[in-house]
Amino acid sequence: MSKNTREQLLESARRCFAAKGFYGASIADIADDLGLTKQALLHHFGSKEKLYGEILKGIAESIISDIIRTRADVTDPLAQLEALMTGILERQLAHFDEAQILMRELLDNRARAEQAGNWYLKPFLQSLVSIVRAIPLEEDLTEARALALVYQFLGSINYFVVSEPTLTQMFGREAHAAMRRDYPEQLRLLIHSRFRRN
Amino acid sequence: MSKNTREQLLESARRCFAAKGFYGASIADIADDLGLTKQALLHHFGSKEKLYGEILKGIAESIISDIIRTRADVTDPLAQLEALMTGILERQLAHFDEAQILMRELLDNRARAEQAGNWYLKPFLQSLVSIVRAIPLEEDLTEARALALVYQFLGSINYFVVSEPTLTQMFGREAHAAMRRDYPEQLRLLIHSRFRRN
DNA sequence: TTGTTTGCCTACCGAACGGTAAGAGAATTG
DNA sequence: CAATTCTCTTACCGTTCGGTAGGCAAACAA
Repeated sequence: MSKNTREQLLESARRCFAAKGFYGASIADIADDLGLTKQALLHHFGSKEKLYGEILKGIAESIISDIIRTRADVTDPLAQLEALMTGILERQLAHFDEAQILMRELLDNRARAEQAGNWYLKPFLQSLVSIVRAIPLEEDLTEARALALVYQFLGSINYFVVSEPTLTQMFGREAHAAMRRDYPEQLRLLIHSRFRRN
Repeated sequence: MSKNTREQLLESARRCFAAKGFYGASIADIADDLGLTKQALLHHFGSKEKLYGEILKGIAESIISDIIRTRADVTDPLAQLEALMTGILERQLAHFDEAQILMRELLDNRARAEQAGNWYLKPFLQSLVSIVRAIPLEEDLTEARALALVYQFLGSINYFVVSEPTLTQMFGREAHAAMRRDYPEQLRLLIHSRFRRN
């Protein structure tokens, strides 16, 4: 069953979806990237939606397993949040294609994904929300306010990541390095400034 | 020359581009929103790209005039940055369609825009970068690091804004209210935690 | 009144999209 | 060796896209 071709197709797909988004990348583009025809791709995955779903599912499951591991290792919710966010940052820098796919999904594709039964990111968001809400404060955060904060943290990381091609082109690899150098501390400050116990 | 129809078309276009993005919204969608045919739209604007460019140009110019005004009113660079960022936040909440268009543009469409001669957002980003670099620090920030910070601030605001339909659907208008209530203070903390004089 | 411009229409075009049908060729299996 | 399965092909389909051509009615100008 040529596991190899399938895996290579997934890799090409990740690259194309990351660069051009779900609508911008055609299945012909993706197959072409491997020197195949789009029909070969459809033979392996059935449809564009299923191919994309498989990629997204892989990303989501991998992140969620990170979350589960962190929640087992660290008990304090504030420390959990900090560990998860810096972990996500590192992950985004290490797997750039996946990072772009993930962020586009959060921003753009939710409607499409949901109607196709592909909204794999919901558990991921909900985990983060429940961690935020577990942080002891004078007043309990509503779910909406907690999710707003989660989006702020994610945005603080990911807006740069998704836009990084812009920055890389403007200033070369220095921009990437700057992020790696400056962001962990920034992120820590952002989280703690919100949740500092009074 | 029916200035009215043109303006109404621009409004429909803003709504559609905001909801579905440049590629997702067809000119037929937009014209349909006003009960016209796509040929009527093309008669007024020549091409989809020109229509989109006109919208984007309007947004960019409006923001840049905000920046110029703020730089004239406020002298301290740190105060300028804070004023601009909270101003952008208010603006994004007040003009939701424009907010989504702006953010998609920063994230997604730069390649297309640049090749079409439509990269209207560059002056906007460069203004913010120069303000950040004007803030006195022990070590001068490189342009790349300054831009990374600008993206972080924008991301912190806008990631939520663009995702707000998701949140609104999940929790109703409370999510929007939460942002208006929590974010200005958050943003101030984020900026000052980075630039606090030692 | 007559000629021109404006605003919008119907009809159409070529290209690209996701997806289907049917079969060739190689590998696998009895 | 014969039968089957797997992988990938060429050929095609219906739809939708942005854009063009040409015309028609109303408003305006002389």
